[in-house]
Amino acid sequence: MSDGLTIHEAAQTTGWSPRMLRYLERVGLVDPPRTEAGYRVFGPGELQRLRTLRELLARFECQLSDVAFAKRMRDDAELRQAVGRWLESEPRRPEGVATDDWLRWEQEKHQRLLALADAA
Amino acid sequence: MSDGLTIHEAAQTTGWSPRMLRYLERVGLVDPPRTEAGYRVFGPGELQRLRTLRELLARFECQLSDVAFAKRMRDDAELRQAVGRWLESEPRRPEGVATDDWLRWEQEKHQRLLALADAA
DNA sequence: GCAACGTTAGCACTCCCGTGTCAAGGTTTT
DNA sequence: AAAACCTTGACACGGGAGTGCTAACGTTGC
Repeated sequence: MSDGLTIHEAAQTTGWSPRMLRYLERVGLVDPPRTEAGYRVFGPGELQRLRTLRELLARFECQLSDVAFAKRMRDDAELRQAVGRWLESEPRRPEGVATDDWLRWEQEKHQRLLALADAA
Repeated sequence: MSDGLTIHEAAQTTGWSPRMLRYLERVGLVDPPRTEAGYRVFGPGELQRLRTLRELLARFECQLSDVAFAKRMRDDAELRQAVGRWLESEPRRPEGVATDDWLRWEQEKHQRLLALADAA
């Protein structure tokens, strides 16, 4: 069947179940091409991506919905900006904070925002 | 009681229930200061923030956990980078894509990543 | 000092996510 | 043509998120 694994084979080598591979497609995290007959075909790239995703979730103890949301943010500028603005709207620092600490905080704001982009 | 609203008053003017205001604190999305006796005090900033949060969730149909995750990403560089790398690892473009389209895609990658930072 | 409000802790309910499994039907292989 | 795959769709279940309510106890205002 040309090159690329079938869903059970892909499940085998990635550690996901076939069921989950379909689910991951459903929530938009992967999108394997299909054969004429509609069979999913998992290429090497997709396989690597699937393994990496497992590591990601395990290492940072997060959910599929979290990664899906990160993707939404990457693709939707309006959403990204709205969330970013909200996160930066934290009100009055703790009482004990000295003014120059506050200034440093303000100065680092831009830095923190830029940091959102430092993915490879 | 100095300046700032009590939890029921805050609930009134923000549209959240008192229960949810406590819950929002629990998941780290707000952090109202306390009186000596331990009563939460909601200042104008916190109130605005709470209203904005409702709008955000409604407008983009997302969950508290999504916003919480965005915050985690903002604060944890390692997480942010790992997610970013994964999102950029999408394998083979659709078959029909011409080479110069692919090139444009690659060139826009940096742009897309930078875009993550354009919040206010 | 009592009424009205705050605190935390806990029970309980609904809804959705992640997951398995099975059914009915099409495809590929031998 | 039968065996061994694939597809979608549905029922089902455990666990966690989001939410209300009550209990037990401390604080504030009149």
